[in-house]
Amino acid sequence: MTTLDETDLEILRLLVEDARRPYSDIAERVDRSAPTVSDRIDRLREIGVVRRFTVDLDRSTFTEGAEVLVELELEPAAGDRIAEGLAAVDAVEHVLTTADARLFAVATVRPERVRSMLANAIDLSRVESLRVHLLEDRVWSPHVGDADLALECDECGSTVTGGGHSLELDGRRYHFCCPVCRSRFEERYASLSESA
Amino acid sequence: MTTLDETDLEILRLLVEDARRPYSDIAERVDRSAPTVSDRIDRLREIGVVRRFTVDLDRSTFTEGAEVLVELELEPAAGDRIAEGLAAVDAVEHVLTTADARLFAVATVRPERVRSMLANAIDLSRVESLRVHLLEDRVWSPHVGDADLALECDECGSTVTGGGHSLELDGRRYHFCCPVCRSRFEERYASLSESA
DNA sequence: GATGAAATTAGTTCAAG
DNA sequence: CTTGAACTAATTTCATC
Repeated sequence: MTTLDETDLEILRLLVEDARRPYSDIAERVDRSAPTVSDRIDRLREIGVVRRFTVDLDRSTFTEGAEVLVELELEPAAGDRIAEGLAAVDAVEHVLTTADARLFAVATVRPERVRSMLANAIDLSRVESLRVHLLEDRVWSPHVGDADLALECDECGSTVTGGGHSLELDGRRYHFCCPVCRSRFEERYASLSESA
Repeated sequence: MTTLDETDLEILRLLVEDARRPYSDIAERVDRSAPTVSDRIDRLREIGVVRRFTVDLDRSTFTEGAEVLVELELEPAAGDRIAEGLAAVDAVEHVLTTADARLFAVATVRPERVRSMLANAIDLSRVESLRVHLLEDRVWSPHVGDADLALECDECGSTVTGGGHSLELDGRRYHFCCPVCRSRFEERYASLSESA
């Protein structure tokens, strides 16, 4: 896991919101120059944090058919091939596979065509159960975790307010809601390191 | 539903793939000038086909926690409020609600924090069942339907190759794999209209 | 790493078909 | 609905800190 500084996170947040925002605008908001923003974005692409610049489309405005969520229970061994088969289908936008051998696919398709779409894309004999949910609403709200705002205490889990109590151990920063939690965590960490 | 021409669809495809591609580059590929591409993209934004320009992030490179799919079965009346509550949570990226009163949310969170995250975001008393799936893989493959390439016959469902056999009835165009399917469809349509 | 100034490249406006 | 030419704006390079 890469550790990004607050400037990188803010750049990501601004790009998620509007990837066409001029670098000069981003630069102003993060209090750096435009070339710096350009360099950092290049770096974020190189290390794979930014997969690509893209557009979020509302398919319902130009595609026939309804959005459906297809839920498959698979033979444990079949997962990867089936996921690939589905991802290649034009109507399928998302494919999720779970550790418990299920697969969820979001597709835009006429409901009466779901079966034939599946039959063409994958080997249905390796599917143990199939459910199709009609989607009513779909929200994509990409957030970038804000290290200073929506943080949970690493000791007790409650929300950390203010910027107060943190601790760096072995190159990773931990955050706490109060000094009590911080010292408890510190003690546990010390005895853990000792026994290792 | 808006009808987009083949040029619009190709522009969308190119933008989905790389939204930073210069307009001159897009212009060349769709055989139009850069100002035309600019105008069309503006129009696509205005009519809501393009929701926004954004970046696709690989959160696993910089976020702690695993990706999970939370599946809730809701009291039928509770859907919207609960979806809103979840979408507002920083760790939650997607929220899907289904016609059968289920809700699916994709989140990046430490698995032992899922319960507390849900308890903070929503009223759990309105949730009838809760399942958490650990996600193994997640693929986003945004396609833009190609009207000429990946079309299914409106009579028999098989793939339509070539541009041959189509029919316009009451303002909507239907596509067929062969003239036989076209005339069968035409007959059924005629008798259907008659009885209505 | 970061910067300002210069050079390059991209995007938009506009008059016209 | 489209275009080429002119104009405006954004991005990258580079010398320097």
